[in-house]
Amino acid sequence: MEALTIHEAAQTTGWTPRMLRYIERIGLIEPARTESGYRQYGAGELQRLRTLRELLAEHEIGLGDVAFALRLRRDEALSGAVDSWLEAEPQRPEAVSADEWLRWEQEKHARIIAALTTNETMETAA
Amino acid sequence: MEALTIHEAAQTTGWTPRMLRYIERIGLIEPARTESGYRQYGAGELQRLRTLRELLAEHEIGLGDVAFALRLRRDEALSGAVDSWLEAEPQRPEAVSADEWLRWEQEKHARIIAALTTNETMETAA
DNA sequence: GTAACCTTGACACAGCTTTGATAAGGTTGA
DNA sequence: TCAACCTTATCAAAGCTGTGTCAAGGTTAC
Repeated sequence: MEALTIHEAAQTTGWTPRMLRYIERIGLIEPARTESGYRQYGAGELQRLRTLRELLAEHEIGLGDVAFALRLRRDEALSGAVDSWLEAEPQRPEAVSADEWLRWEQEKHARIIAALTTNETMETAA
Repeated sequence: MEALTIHEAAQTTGWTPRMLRYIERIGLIEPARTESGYRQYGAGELQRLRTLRELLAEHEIGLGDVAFALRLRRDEALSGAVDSWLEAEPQRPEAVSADEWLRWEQEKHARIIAALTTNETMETAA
């Protein structure tokens, strides 16, 4: 059974061997090893390495972000805690109609503009 | 009215005014403003600032991580892309049937040559 | 009317992340 | 055997994060 070595995998995916080791270290792609410890990249891993590049480029995110998303997915307590913190967005009329949301956004903008253009335009906006 | 200024909010939550502005800048907590632009921290925001501290401490994550989780939650395309990347289990050589693997082996050399001579990414006939 | 706040913006700095380079040593295959 | 790989570990540099501090100017409250 053969697979690509780290150098070959790097060449076919556009990463460097250094980065392949880094990607493994942060838990994103962990190739199998030979008995003597050589990394073996199979077809699936090569595909994932390529799509990983696209993912980063298309959404302007970093490897660390993907690693955090992985951690979120694996650590149920963490994702629950983060989710419940994010859930509690204050002051915002959540779960309301779209036009109410829009009105809220407009008022927020008005507040900011009022702040920027030196007052007396709006009164409390409530 | 029971809205605190940034200094007061900092004191009751354990953050510094500087950090409150930073937390706002990365989109985590955006307090209302007075007409003249002063930040107003209400009871809900104070609570969120306190629980934010706990969240970071208990799970050893950073503000940037929470900001990314927020971005994931707001950007449906991003979270879909990240999720589907994470979803794809790496199909190792072991998981590929024998004749598929043989075909893979036969094409291996051509793949490497192609990757070296053109910068195009090859599509794998998955 | 002035002290004590607030605003944004900028400079700065430690520490972490990302990436490369290099070293010392093991494995492979012609 | 020997070239050309591979491994881990370490040093290094560029860039980003988190945080302090200060400046220039507007607002509030006594």
